Amino acid sequence: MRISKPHDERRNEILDAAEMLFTMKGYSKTTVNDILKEVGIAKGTFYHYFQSKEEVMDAVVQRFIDIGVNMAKSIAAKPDLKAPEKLFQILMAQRTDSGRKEGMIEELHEANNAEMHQKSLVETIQQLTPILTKVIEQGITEGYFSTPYPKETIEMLLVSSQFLFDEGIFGWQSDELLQKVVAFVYIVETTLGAEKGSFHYLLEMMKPSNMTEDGEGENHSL
Amino acid sequence: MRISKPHDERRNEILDAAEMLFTMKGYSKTTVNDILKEVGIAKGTFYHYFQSKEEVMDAVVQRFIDIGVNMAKSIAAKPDLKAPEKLFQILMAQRTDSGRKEGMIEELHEANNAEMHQKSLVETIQQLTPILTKVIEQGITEGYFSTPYPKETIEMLLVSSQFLFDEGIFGWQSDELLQKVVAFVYIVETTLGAEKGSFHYLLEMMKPSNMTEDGEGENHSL
DNA sequence: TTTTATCGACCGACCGTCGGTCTAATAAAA
DNA sequence: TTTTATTAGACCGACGGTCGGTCGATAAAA
Repeated sequence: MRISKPHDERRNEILDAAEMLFTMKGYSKTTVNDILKEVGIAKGTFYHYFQSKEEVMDAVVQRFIDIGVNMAKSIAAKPDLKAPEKLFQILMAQRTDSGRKEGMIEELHEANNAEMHQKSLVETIQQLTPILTKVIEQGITEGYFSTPYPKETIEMLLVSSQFLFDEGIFGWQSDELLQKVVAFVYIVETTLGAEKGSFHYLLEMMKPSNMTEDGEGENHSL
Repeated sequence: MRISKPHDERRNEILDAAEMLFTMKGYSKTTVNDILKEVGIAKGTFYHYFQSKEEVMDAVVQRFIDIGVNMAKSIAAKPDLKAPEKLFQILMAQRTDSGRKEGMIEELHEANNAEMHQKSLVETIQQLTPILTKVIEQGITEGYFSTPYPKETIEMLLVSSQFLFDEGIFGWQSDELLQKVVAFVYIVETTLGAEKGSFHYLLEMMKPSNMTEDGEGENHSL
């Protein structure tokens, strides 16, 4: 039986299915037929909405990132917030939007996702960097931070965190990972010229679910 | 006519052709038939030497990296060298081994290389990090450097440099790139706790060929 | 009201190309 | 000669993508 739906609804169905499959099986191991079967449509329908499999990946990544970017924009625009607090809220916002993702990764190691991961990283850098740079510059004016290269520092921190802490790329052990997070916090403070301990909240934030036994955190000393 | 060659020679021919094609067209856009045509062999021959296309990529990456790693090892083992000088020589060694690569990229933008790039990055990190960590620790003992997290700092610097300075991932402009290199040098000095200006040689080293008009460099003040 | 024209969502058989397999033929080693 | 390592290319199933066409809804024309 033929089922007809509004354009955007169908399009989002395809995007939903693709996102799930790409995340679970990896982009290259997901076939177009997999997506068709999941949505319950035919080949022609798929190519009525997208010109290629890769275009679907672009759309998935874009949709995924837009959420965090929009939250970042609105937080950065708040007039009465100090820079460190803005930074904290923006980083937290990025973390939460991947909540839906976590449920997927739990099962399988996400291998063979280099293509999607790179695309996601590049898009994140390009969209988030200008926003965060403004915040850092505000923080410098306010006296919280100190660096001659706010933009480049942010870029480097984003690249490092996204890559070093991605599950599945390197096979870090739990204790290694904890050490890396501690070191990362130190490096953030050093490169931004911030006060020692001012980014302690990152420790709590970046801990994966399997290492949150002692949760003494809570207060992030802005 | 049938041509028979020693095992290693044939194998290296395949690797050479694959490396060139992967670098020029990207891994996924290079077909096995492309490689066959380039080397002048048949399918069966190819699969006699390698079990899969991906195994060829692994071998290409491995061979590519081994050169730099071996040089790094021998440099790091020199007993009478100060840490900063070791670091300088090791980094230079990494740079030169990609000399053969430069001639290739000139023509086309290397897109679609996410898979190979990630594999190369991961391998580089895992093999170079322990060597460089030792060097940094030596430098700390000698009083040149100062950081509580030498290993993690090195990892972060490697990830950042390989990603941010790779041509084709981000489409940086010449002036942007120069600014990034300057910023990177500053960040290296800051995170390693080294004296300002002690990594000035990186500036000369990382300049792509198209921005080397004023070459006053030469002396790297170790 | 009935008819007809138009639109776009939808379908699935079909195509060329891909990575990979298989068996036979040949060259070199024993 | 017999054996083993190497080469060859026809062949296969699966893949991403194309194509000609079907169906249902809407609305203007009869």
